Amino acid sequence: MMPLDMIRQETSAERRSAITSLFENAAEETFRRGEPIFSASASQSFPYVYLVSKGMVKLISLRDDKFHLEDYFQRGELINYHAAFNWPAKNQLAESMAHFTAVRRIPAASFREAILGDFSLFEEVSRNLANAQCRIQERLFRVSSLKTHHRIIDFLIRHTLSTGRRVGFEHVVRPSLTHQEIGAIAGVGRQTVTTVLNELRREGIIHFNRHYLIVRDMDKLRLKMPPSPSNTERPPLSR
DNA sequence: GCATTAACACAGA
DNA sequence: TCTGTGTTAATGC
Repeated sequence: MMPLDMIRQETSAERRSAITSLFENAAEETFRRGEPIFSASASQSFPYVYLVSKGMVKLISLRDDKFHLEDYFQRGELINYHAAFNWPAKNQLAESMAHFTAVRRIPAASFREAILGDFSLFEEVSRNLANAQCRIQERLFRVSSLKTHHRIIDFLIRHTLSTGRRVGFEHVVRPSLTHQEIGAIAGVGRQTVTTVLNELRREGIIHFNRHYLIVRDMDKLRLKMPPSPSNTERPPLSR
């Protein structure tokens, strides 16, 4: 799995470069948790491509009268890039997952024009998209191969390492996601998330409230995962 | 036995 | 009052 890690490193190193420059003239729009950012089908006539600059965005779809989390995005990631190539819009809704989420957007046609005229930008966008695809594949693999408790812990480790702030020996994730959202990402029920997090809290491995989550002992948290090369020995990707 | 879901209670903003 | 969390019981696989 080394190539994935290499992609990840290169992408994070390039976050300040071509893609960021492309969006820097667009105004930053901010959203609170739960606020809709765009609807892919509604904006089909004049679509935009979005770049997440702060917080988290989820892409959800309605199937069988239930909302499903299709994917979620963090700083430096592109959303709705399909629109630049006239792909038919799915019935998806993008919504802010964090207390303060910020995005910039540019018309899909301008995005297309820019990447077709700049090879280094094209290369960076391709890497960004390859990264998104790897992330979805890995999430799918985890849903099919890990038990529910392990999926929650696996997500917790990845999410903490990618968005947490290290304070001494601890990691602080702030603002914390709701149990509902962790469940949607890990593919488990809300109550199961509550149960697992409470177990970890009783063991002193984590601490949490509505506003933040602290991983007190990352090593102990890692030991909670089954001893498989696919999830513990490999350093996790950023999410 | 494991996991999900509904239902209800409670706390805090 | 609303949202998020804690808990239990019922249900399905």
